[in-house]
Amino acid sequence: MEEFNLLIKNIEKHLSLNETEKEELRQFFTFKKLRKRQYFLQEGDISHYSAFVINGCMRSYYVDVNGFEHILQFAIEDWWITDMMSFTKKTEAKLNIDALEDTEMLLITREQQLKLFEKIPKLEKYFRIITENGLISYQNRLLESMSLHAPERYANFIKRYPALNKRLPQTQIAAYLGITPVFLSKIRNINNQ
Amino acid sequence: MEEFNLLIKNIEKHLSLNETEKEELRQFFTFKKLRKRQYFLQEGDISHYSAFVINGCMRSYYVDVNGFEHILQFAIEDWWITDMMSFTKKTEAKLNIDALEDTEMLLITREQQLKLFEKIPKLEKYFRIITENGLISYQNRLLESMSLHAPERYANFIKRYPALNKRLPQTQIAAYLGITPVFLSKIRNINNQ
DNA sequence: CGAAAATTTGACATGACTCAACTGGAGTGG
DNA sequence: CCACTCCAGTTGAGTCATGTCAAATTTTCG
Repeated sequence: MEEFNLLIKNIEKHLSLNETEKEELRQFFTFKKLRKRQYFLQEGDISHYSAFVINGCMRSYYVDVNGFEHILQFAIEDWWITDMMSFTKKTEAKLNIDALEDTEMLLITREQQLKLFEKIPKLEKYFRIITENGLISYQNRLLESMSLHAPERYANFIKRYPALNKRLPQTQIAAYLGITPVFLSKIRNINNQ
Repeated sequence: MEEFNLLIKNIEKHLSLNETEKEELRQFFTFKKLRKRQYFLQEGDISHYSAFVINGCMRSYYVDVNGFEHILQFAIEDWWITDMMSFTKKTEAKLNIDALEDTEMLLITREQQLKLFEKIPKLEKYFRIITENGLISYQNRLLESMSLHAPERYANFIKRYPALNKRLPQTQIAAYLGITPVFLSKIRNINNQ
């Protein structure tokens, strides 16, 4: 399975696995495809799965009382995505997750994940590390949202994720940056003059 | 040691420890006191320690190019605090951490933490869980900062942390909410009419 | 008690939003 | 292949949330 190798490579950025472990690991995951626009998780449901994206693009977002969408995360190939709150605590999700492109991914349930930690303890390390990294990146975003104006946040976004910038419609980028699409359009045009 | 019991109790919210493990655990920590206003970490240094607060109050914050402080976290008794980025990756800290009150805490270095995970593997679970919870709370703050106006964010803060609201000067709360102290003062006075 | 810091208050400035009209592709059906 | 619709993006005018600055007042603390 090609798909599976991407996950292995991702794990091996942080620790090494022998062939037996790789084989065991595989049993814990299932494969799934989503069409563009298809939901992976809807607000109010329980997020049973955490997803590792093989190709395509997903997003997690919150819909506020006025119906506006605020994007927490994009996930392209080689990224994890879930509603962490709902996944770890089995509470009703406040987030929606859907596909912005046709997407293939590997899924694991929380129960399987916890079993996996018992069977191959070093994978607890792997998930601890990616959780640490996730925490760090939310900290950075929070700091940026407090200390920078929208044009600077947009500039940082382009620099940090040039691929996403080309791949995503502006509306989605605006919802990630915490501004309106109209305002993002103005920022871009001022930049171009 | 009284101090140590608070940490044990915190850990036992998530898993159970036998007496031997408690005794071993103790060896990994050191005790430290800070006076009010004293730095625990300064921007540019490496955050060698993660701190568990026994009593008192600390804050981690970023100073932007214009010299304004933006608070990422308060930590009162029973909370952990560090610059996660610097602590895990040994990079120069972008954050400052200091004491808002006289504070007592237990410290652990990253090296000791990793050794601890090997010696008592279930503590890796403990730190994974508190990291998961930290990630969730930063996600929530980011969403609130994108979807709510300052008066609503302040109302949520009071509801969520009534103790902090009484204990902290307004300037600090403003720097946490991402607004100016002047504007927070106006919010409070409109609320009181 | 006195100096320094925190908070309040008001006038004004500005970054970002709203709304509405317009433009220009990207599907879709005939 | 054209006509039509439908989004995404653009542009401009007006508005609103929050910031800036400065002066007055209160609180803190040596």
